[in-house]
Amino acid sequence: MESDFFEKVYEIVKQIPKGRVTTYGIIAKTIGSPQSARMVGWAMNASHKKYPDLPAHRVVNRNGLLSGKMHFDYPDKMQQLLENEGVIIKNDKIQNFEKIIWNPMLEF
DNA sequence: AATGTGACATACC
DNA sequence: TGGTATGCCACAT
Repeated sequence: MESDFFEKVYEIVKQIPKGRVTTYGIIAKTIGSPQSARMVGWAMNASHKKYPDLPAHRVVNRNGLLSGKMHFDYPDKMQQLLENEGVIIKNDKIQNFEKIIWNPMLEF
């Protein structure tokens, strides 16, 4: 068990439904530290090593922008994965973002 | 041990 | 209306 923080982040990210997305801020908030959105991003950075299957592509910044796409195998990987799930993306930004955004607290 | 960094967010100028 | 500054906390060096 690494830091509980990471564990929680991963747990939430893993449960993001297909075709849905969420934000770093929401995850941070769900964990209990609304101001720690950066930690979520940090967890993502480490995730691709420890949890390759983690759908990090479903996590975007508050603007619905694919801020972390450059951290994938190749920049367009993130967008392709999302589009493959039915998410519309234009200019690296998620369309209908507010409609497909997934709030973990709604499920719990 | 201390300092720096980061796939963010919010507030302020 | 947009850039700058600061907070946040774990991890890397």
